[in-house]
Amino acid sequence: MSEKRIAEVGPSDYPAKRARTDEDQEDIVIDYNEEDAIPPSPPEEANLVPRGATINFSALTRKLAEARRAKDTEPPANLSSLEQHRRHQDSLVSHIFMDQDFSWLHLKPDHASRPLWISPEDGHIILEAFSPIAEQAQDFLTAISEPVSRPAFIHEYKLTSYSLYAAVSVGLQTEDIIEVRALLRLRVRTFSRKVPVPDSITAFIRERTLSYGKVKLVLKHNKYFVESSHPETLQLLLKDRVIREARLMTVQADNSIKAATFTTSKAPVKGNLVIPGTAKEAEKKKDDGKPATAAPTDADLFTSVVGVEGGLPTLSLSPILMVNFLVDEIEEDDENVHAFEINDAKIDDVKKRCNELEYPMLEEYDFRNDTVNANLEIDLKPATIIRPYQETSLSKMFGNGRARSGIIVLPCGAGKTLVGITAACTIKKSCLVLCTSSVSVMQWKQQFMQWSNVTDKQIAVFTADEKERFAGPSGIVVSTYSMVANTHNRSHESKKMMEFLTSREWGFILLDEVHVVPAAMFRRVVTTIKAHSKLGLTATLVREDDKIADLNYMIGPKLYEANWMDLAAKGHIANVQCAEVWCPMTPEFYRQYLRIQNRKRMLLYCMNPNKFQACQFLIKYHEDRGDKVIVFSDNVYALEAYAKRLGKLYIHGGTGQVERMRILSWFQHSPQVNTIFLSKVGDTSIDLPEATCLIQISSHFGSRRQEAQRLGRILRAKRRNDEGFNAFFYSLVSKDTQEMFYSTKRQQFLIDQGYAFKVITHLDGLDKMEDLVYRTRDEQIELVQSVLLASESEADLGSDVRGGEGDLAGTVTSKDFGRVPRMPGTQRTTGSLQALSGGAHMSYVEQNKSANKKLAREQAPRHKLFAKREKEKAAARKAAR
DNA sequence: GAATACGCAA
DNA sequence: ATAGATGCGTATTC
Repeated sequence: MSEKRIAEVGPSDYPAKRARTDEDQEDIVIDYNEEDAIPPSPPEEANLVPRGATINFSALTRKLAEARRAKDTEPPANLSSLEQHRRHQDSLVSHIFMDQDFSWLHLKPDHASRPLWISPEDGHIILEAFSPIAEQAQDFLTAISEPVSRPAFIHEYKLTSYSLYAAVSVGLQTEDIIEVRALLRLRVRTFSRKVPVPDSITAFIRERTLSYGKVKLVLKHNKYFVESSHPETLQLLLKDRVIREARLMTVQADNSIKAATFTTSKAPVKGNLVIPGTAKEAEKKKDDGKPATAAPTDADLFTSVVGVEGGLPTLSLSPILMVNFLVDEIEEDDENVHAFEINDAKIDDVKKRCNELEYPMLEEYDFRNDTVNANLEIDLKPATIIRPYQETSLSKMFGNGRARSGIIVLPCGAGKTLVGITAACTIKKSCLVLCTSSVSVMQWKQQFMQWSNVTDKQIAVFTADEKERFAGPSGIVVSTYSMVANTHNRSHESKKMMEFLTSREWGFILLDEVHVVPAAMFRRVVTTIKAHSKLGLTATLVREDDKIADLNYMIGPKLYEANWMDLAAKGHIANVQCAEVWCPMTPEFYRQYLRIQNRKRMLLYCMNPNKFQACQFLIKYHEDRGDKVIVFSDNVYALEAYAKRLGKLYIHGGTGQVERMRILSWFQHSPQVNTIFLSKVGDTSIDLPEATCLIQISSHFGSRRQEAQRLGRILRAKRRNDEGFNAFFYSLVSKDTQEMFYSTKRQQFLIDQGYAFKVITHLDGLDKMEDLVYRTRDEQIELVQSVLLASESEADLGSDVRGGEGDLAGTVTSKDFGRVPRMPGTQRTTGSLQALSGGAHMSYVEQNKSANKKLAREQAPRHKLFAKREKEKAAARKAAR
């Protein structure tokens, strides 16, 4: 249909690129099989065939921008808003392909076994997840690239500097990555043999990995060394001022020539390492029946290219791990390492600087050859068997027989704790565990006792009210971040404990919930505690600020990230149905919403009677099904109001520890208590395996992490393995308010993980429900009054410094008008695959702007009390000035 | 000495 | 930029 279009776009765009890629065509052979059926396309057109077949993301963004510009001229159609945004979405989607419509080209005959599409321009890789070999491909892709979005059928990955850094630190070498990529490329769909698959990607990998993995940071005898097997690299680093100044010149007893420059020693030799908890017998069996002689299947192809047939160590884990072993053996055969010492106070700066110089330091701990630090007698209990993905993540960490520092990302409920414990049992040295709350401190200790054979004496707790110390030369300490990071306000006991912690050398430091801790706090922890290896654990490696990149150099690269959908499919976590329920605002509430100031609006859309009813209906519905329901509300006022009105128990920050426990145990054991309301307290570390349904009535702006964390509350549902079991996750959203915007933003993480949100605009049977709350208009008006009153006094309580404008009470100023269309103008669309799959039905465009204005113009009668308040406030402000 | 309340930090 | 929650330490109460 758009041949003409291609003819327009093609010539200006393509020839230059093509010339380049033809030249660059070098060592890697591609199977442009002669027998491939060549599409009988017109010759001129054939020259114009652009690049590989990829979705043009820049085209999408451009179209989005255009659509945004055009939106003002769009006539406010009188379709339902759902129908409208669907149409809008459709028009966007079809535009993506406008520039590059390859539908007239023929696919290769074997295209079904070629599940990958690679964009040569920006390093995006698209994987067809329904392909039979997708799982193998995924292993490689997650190792070398960053998963961007993994909805049901199509996955999107991206090659980035960081992902390559991670790949290198997991033991892959430049050539391996390129080779693997070459293999992948064999499977890339190409449309004609004339299409050159460009090598920009290869060049990118070369360039980026050249320097990666060459420098290591090691701790020896309580001193930090920058180590490398390439002395010239160290020389290069020392040219940098920051690094030079951090260097410590040590007086060498040995006055050989080498000692005058760098310390040199023999690189350690790798032996056999077996991670505890893995099914060893099964592995051996697997080794006997090597697949080498079998007919090459698709899966074998992946392993064969990296040469698995050479006799490998006893571990047979994922193909990636085998690569690691092989690579390390070749690499380390005959090399010496060189090192210089650096000031331990400056390691953070040095690390950062190295990162900037594109020489990121790897941190590895050769714990089996560490004779200085005492061993810790710890092992997993014999009955403990770890799950395959836990094994995989650990194999990334211990792939070369040493402990690499880095981050492991597993969804909540997938057994992060066990991964941490197994790691500790592998290293068998003194270990420090840091968590965010004192509750999880206790949980960690309890889990250690449950899964491993540590004794109570070996594991110590260090919090505000318990300051234990382990007996003997080695042990485990569990503490909180604030306990370790706080510098001032220390009690005597804490000071002594801190001395104990800082004076010794730790083999292993475990950082729980690594994403929530502020960067500054980490810095302090990392610099005050001397640890050989660090492992960060998290479920959601996203933050709304830009601090996530800092973790990369402070802890290490991301070693492994699980795919939530995979785990759900295999029954490790529950299947979840996600839905967003659109609740229209009642006229009274909407009028107030438009009138009132920005920050007080929240209460109005939380307390929307329609939402109230939806909530009541859903609770009833799920209780009748036998579900246990958790309702989340960030807003404590709304939480209380809902819970009281619906006659349910609730917990918030102010709820005492004792009462909390009582409510939670009721919820778990009593058939009378099937619903509880939780505030932010429930976001983390409250563990309720009974819960199977989750309703969200108000939430924190656009926090993707919170959304994911909340979903995590129901992922460990006990009943998850029942046939056809589903957990439910509802987000109640007041229509045509800011909430719509935030809600989409929040869902992004889950959508990227492959969850599809359904939009529910009508709850069937709600009207017929008995004793429905706030059914009459009078009740609703009463509610709106009390909400307004509450929002006033609430705002009064907090430090309201938003003053400055001396508006008269009851007037609606132009400023207020200006605010109204701003938020609704937002469009819920993203410039990526997410828009095409998971989030396709999520786009939201507010259409009734003129209606908004009209409503806002109407002055609502103000309560006398408010007028008085306002006057008082104005007076107070004047006085302050 | 345990439970509780308050201030402060990040 | 916002609100809510947490943790630590100290002071107070029974």
